[in-house]
Amino acid sequence: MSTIKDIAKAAGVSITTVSRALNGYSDVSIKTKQRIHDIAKELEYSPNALARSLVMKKTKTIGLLVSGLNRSGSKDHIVMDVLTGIHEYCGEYEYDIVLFSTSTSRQGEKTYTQLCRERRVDGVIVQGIKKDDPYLIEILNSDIPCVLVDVPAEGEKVGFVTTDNVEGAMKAIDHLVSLGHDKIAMVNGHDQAFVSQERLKGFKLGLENLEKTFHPRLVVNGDYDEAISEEKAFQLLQHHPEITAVFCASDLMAFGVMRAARRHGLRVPEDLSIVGYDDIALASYVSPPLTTIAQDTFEMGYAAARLLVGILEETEVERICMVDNELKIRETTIKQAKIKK
Amino acid sequence: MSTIKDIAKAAGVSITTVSRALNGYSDVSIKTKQRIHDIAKELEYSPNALARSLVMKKTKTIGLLVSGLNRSGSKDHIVMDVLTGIHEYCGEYEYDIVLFSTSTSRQGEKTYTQLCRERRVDGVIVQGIKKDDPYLIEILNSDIPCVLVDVPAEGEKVGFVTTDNVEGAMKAIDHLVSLGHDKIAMVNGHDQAFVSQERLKGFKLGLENLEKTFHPRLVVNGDYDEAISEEKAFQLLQHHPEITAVFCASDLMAFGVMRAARRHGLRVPEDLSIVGYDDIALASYVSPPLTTIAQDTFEMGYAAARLLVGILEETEVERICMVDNELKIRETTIKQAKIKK
DNA sequence: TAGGTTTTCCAAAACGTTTCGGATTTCATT
DNA sequence: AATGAAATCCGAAACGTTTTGGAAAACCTA
Repeated sequence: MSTIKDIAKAAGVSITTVSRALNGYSDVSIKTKQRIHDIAKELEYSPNALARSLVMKKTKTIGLLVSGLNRSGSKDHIVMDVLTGIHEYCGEYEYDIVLFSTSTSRQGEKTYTQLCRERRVDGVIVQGIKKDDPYLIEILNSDIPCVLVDVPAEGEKVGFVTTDNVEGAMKAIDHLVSLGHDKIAMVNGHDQAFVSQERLKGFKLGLENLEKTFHPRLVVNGDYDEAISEEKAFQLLQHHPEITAVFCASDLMAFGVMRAARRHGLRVPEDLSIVGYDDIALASYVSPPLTTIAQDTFEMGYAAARLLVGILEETEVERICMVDNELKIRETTIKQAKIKK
Repeated sequence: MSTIKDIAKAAGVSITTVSRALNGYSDVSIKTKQRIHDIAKELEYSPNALARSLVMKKTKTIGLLVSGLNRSGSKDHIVMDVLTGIHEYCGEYEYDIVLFSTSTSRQGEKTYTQLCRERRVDGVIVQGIKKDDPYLIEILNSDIPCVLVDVPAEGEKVGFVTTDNVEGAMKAIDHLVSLGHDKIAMVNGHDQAFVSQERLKGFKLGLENLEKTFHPRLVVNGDYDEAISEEKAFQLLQHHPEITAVFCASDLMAFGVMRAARRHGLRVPEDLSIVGYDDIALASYVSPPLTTIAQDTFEMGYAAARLLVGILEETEVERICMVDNELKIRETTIKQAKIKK
């Protein structure tokens, strides 16, 4: 593999000149610049990013830390979409992405900070981490610039991107109430997720705004798991037959609720309206297709990358980025006609 | 950020000794080795992978080149699963992954080889590339070790991992024929995919083995697209009402066929049996749940990484890796009872 | 032509490691 | 006490860049 030195020798100039020529500095004559470029092409030269990074103390690399990447895999493609968004931005701005994960069984048991520092990533994007993950503290304590997705944290060099989950939940509640629903339950995720809290807040606020009363009894946690949600919803429906609609903090959990309803002999949406959250691909394929709050996950990734690069290059002062969400009305919600029970 | 030099100074030894102590060489006494380790911890030292790679001429990094990562996104999670598998293996063997893509709109218009050479990745895993992609030639011509998924190519430093698509297709046909189906159509992908050819081969072979005749007329290409498949299948069913079953080269296309059947007023599976390929998450959620050939995509990724690392470290001589597939019988296939038409 | 500017170039240091070849010390053996 | 072997250490070069601070050459201007 040819180096800058080879070019220098071939062109009969110094290493410095080659470097400056290749990097487009103005203090080298057009003639030699051209000659150097020609020779570089001839020699199939590609610059060694390692050497460059070593002296520049910048790698043009960002780390992507996604929590819990493992075989069991997710039925949703949220992680993938966010990644795609990040990748898109990075492609445009010449950053590279290196993948980390908290779940790897590295024998070395390296900490997150070590991982990042060894590879000398310029910054990190963190996705899918829970509020109580020990890594999170480490991340925030380290001086590595970072942006979190869906975890609120601000600082000199840290920001986050999220959607307005309060508003999202309120959109769902507005929709249900406008259809005449009154006894609305909620299947939330778990307390370790920021978005859960926000969605619950929106649920509460939405009810209160419309002068409905909020019943804590009608809220259960499904842990973002389909099976658990099914069970929890099954019990909930058993104890509270007055429920006519349920708002779920994720689509997957909504599927669980649909199953539970079916076990109770309830038809969706005639007997029970359901709205999910996320709008994963599955949502529009199941039957009936799921009404849900759609998040632009690609955009979230794109925005996260933009924010991080902004922090790195000190062109951005804002530390929070909100991306839109949208209510997608499909077929699991319908006008509440007859009074139940 | 502290360096090996700082440690040397603090410990009163040479740089060499620190390096060798930290790397566990035997020519440094236990006592100083211990002291050096203590100081390293104290100083929160992390080795600079850039510097190390520069001198060692190895980065312990593999590039992941996935074709067509973009917003439109895939409804399947195959890419993600493969990535997860790769990531799992790399986590175990201390390799890092850097993400490339052929679809990025880099203004620099760097070629694939340049990308890899600049970052000095040790090898590359390529996924989702079509047979006629210009990148493919470049990849194979370059001297960068690489393993392809689902594209056959062998060489000194190149291998591939795939499933037995001929066998997979045959399993599908066996299943359909054993249910009494006779007039079986196929919706294939496109000619630029290796797997399409193989699945077609299996389709043909499966029929011939069971002494059924193969009708080229009953094969159409759906381009791995749901809408296109729907259209093609619609026409096919129109011209050939004798068809009682269709084998699809992907689940997504199978969904298209299901839609087409519905438009013709055909019930699935009573009037038309359908089998897909891939077993994406959607497959078990649609109704009726799709019978399909399942591929262990996680394992494919894992195997790809293992193969590549094997090539890199010269511990592996095999250049092909086959992973299993499996027929998942669900509810879109049923015994062919009455004679149609 | 003398002085000053501008253009074009370069030597050397720096980035943080690994490794080669040898030097020094310690220890056991006779 | 002398010898040889083993254990422990180190200096310096190398990896391929960027950058600093000038030097040399070319060009103007009066």
